[in-house]
Amino acid sequence: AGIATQAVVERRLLEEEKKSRHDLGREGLVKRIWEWKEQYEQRILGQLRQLGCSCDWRRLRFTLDDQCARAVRETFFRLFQDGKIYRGKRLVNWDTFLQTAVSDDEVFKEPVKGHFWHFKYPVIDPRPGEPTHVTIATTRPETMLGDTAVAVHPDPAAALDGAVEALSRKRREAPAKEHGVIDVQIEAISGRRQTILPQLIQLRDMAHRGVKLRLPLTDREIPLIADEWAKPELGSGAVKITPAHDENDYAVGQRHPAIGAINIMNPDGTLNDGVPTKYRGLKMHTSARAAVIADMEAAGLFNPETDREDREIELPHSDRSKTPIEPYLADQWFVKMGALQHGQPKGMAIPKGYAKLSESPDGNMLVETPGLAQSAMDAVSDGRVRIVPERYGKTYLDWLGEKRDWPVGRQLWWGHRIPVWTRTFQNKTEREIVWKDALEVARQERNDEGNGCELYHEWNPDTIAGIAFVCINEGYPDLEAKAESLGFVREPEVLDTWFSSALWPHSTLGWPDETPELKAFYPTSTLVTSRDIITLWVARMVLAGLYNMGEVPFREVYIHPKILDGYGETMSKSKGNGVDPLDVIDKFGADALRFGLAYMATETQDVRMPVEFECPHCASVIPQTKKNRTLPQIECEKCGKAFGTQWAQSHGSEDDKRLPRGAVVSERFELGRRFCNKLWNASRFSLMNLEGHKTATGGRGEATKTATTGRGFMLEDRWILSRLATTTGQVTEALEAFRFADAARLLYAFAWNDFCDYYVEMTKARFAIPEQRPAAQRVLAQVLDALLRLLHPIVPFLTEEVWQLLARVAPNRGLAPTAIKASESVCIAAWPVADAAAIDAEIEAQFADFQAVLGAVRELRMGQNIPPREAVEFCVRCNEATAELLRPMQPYFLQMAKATPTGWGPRVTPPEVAASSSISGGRGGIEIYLDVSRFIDVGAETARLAKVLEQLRGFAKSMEAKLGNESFVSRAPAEVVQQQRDKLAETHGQITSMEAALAKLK
RNA sequence: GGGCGAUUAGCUCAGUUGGUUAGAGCGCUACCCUUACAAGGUAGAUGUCGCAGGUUCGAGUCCUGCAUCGCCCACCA
Repeated sequence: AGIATQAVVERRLLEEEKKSRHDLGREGLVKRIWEWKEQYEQRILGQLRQLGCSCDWRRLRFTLDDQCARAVRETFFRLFQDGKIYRGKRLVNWDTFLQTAVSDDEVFKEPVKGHFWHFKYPVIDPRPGEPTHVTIATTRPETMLGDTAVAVHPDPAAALDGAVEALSRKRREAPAKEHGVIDVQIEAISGRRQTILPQLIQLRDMAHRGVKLRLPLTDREIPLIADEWAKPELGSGAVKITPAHDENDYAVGQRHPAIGAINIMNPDGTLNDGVPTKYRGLKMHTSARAAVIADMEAAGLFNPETDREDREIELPHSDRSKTPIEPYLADQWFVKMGALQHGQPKGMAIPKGYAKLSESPDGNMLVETPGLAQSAMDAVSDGRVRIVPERYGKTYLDWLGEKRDWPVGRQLWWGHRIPVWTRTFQNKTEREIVWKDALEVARQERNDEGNGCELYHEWNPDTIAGIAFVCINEGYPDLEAKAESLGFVREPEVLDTWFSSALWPHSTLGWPDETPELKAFYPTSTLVTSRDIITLWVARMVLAGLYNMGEVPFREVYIHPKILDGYGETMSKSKGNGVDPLDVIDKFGADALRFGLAYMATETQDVRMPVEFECPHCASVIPQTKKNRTLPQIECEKCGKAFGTQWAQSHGSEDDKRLPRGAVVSERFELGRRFCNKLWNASRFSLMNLEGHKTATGGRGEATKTATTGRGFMLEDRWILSRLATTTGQVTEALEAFRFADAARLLYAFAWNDFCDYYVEMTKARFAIPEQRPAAQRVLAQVLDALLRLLHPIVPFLTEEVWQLLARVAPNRGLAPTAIKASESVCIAAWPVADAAAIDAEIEAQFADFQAVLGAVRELRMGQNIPPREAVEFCVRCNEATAELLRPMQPYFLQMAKATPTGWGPRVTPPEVAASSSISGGRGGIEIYLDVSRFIDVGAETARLAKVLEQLRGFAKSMEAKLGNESFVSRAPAEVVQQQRDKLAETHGQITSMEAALAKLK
């Protein structure tokens, strides 16, 4: 509902119907915007649904619907009553053609040929030896009529030195060919120490003395002031200050409030009553400029021969009307962010949160209300609202700490119209009439609660000209009618979008009514948002929530990373580098998109995502570059046909828009797609093999005792259950801490590397053995069940589908002794709880030994180039305990490495012709000997062993060096030293056996 | 101008309180269509952890400076 919305609709209106908003009128335009909004709302909601966002769609709200509008008006009214809303002045970008303020976003700068004009301003009563004139330079001569000061630098010598230093620095970094140009600049500035510095120092001293100048063409005297904005290295070193018509001058005015500001422009760009009569009505940069120049020349203060330079000027233009922008001091509504002081009558209780500042002898008090900004700062400082990652708390606090008042009015038609009616008066008599009428409006209020109407007026103490305000709350149409009948006019402006957005957490729940929803859901738990609106939205929600509800709107704020394009730049429509999620969903699926995003959502970093265009004709992909992303059409390198781009949809011609559009895709989502595919296949396998699944009858001990009979739980069962329990705990922890990437990575590793690569693989052998089948089925169903639940928040569609299928073959889940009927849908299934009893470090270590032996066998096979289909034999030398554990794993070696173990234990005899490997683990090392008598490639094995030995020796050497270092041994913690010693001993053992194997080969 | 972040394999990124010779995915190489999955499996190659100092027995990790890139803010939504 922002400024962009109106701008888009206006642009389309102009393009398609050649109409401006004035042709339609306020109501007509707002109606059009509503239509546009309905259309895009459907599109956005469609995107959310396709993404699988699990929202309570019955509670859909829009910040401009009636319920939110009521909350907005109530809030504005309360703030107005509290004196927290006031009218002030603010410098805006004024479009004199459209007669509206435009945002900075809608301003573009264009170089225009212009001039630098040097004017002389006479000094009033200079002392002997002091200059009689000050020369100023300007590109906008007509603004001199609004000058309120002339500034010189407070320390011109230092400023000159600084400028020289900055240039020297630039010279050092610049390529040699630019040195000449920079040298000239340095020389020019250095030269100024002799030429104008003495005079600048003189002027500075005059400024400190309070010397005034006569502003030519007017009867005004303006002060000479010292301010750092005046750059001694530029122009004459003195600069005219026009606070009402220049941004930088406005800032100077803020630093020197005494100089004031004079607005010399009417909204249509003509000069107003603030200038001498003869200039009134002239156009700022045309007729007024010519008149000022002519008169300055006539006054002898400007010589067109010598005082005019040609110069290229970066002139700001309005993006909408393409006419030059005038900085303009406009009336503006503000919300007070700082503390406010009130008088408080004697005897009245001081409201909570107010501070008593003083008390007069008669007992009346001066109290201070806490400022809105401070209240929101406190909520974060004391932890009522926690921002994650923590560092963003600084952004929030720094911004609020400035306590800058919030300008809430916008020169738009689309939004919540400010509920204030005004009427101006010119003198004391009129003021009395107007105020009497205002009171008349207030009297219309039928109840006495005073929550329907609030009055206020302000005037210039000299002229008694001013304005009266009547603020009317929602639900008092009779007051509105009365106000209008008495000549009060409603403010045309609407409120800043963020004003209504700030109320979101409570306005959507029915506030100001005390609805059951409000009671149930406020404060909410977590806000998830982007860091660029921490100040604009998050801070405002907190302060609005505290103000209206007396309670923070949410407990936690999670700031997510941003997806950037391949160049690390923010995506935007104008850059043409955006990605439509629907493109990604089409090609990769919503689950892959979600998993990919979760996987990328790390805490510290934004995500760089290079994208490609997919040719709609031949499906070949073309990398997106800065060049081709803003072309109206792209020619496919492969098939030669042209296709359209997303950018062309808003910037291209009608022909361009009709071209088939190339989808924007990114291989970053391949990971998610592969993962989902893997999961789907693993699920299919499980479902195929769960026929006859029964929940356990084996009793409580089953899960914690390893069976040797083959009927109960085997090592791998206990291992996968242990891994599942560990993973469940870690994933839960990661999600609770908003570490989504960790959660995704943990689940990826568990599902792929543990579940698919090992557990599922091992069940194949067991399903072939009838007595082993039930236990394997139980564990398989159990692990799949838990995995689906763990993955569901990230991969909702696939998990739900599998869940439904799983319910058919295994309606009841769980291990002994309790089996539970599965929930109807995985999205309402309970979150898995990590079964602490299942976590078994011993089992995991033993299983790691199995994996290491299996890996060694596979590696030896590869080293000898043994064809995968060939069966081989091997034996393992290890201690008896390890042998005991590994022996039952025999079938898996056959299945997973096509290798049959022939012996286990400390006394095995290696085969005559062997390829061997020594691995750590199994408490004392494990040696694997692969019988390669039929395949022996002595050269390959020798080379492999030599390489392994080289690595081991290098490793041993570095450890020996470390242990030989006296200070390491004496200063490092004992366990670290011991760890090194143990490792070294083990490495020496490995070296010995590898050396023996190598010797045997020769 | 102010604030924040990043810099690790060809690419995109992990790397928890400092402690074995730094990891993943993609890409690359070799072999394999093994009955869930070739969108797969097994094995392999690939790094002056941006640069320069410092603290420490020990630094990708902590400190300082520099460089490069990016984001936010600068009375804009």
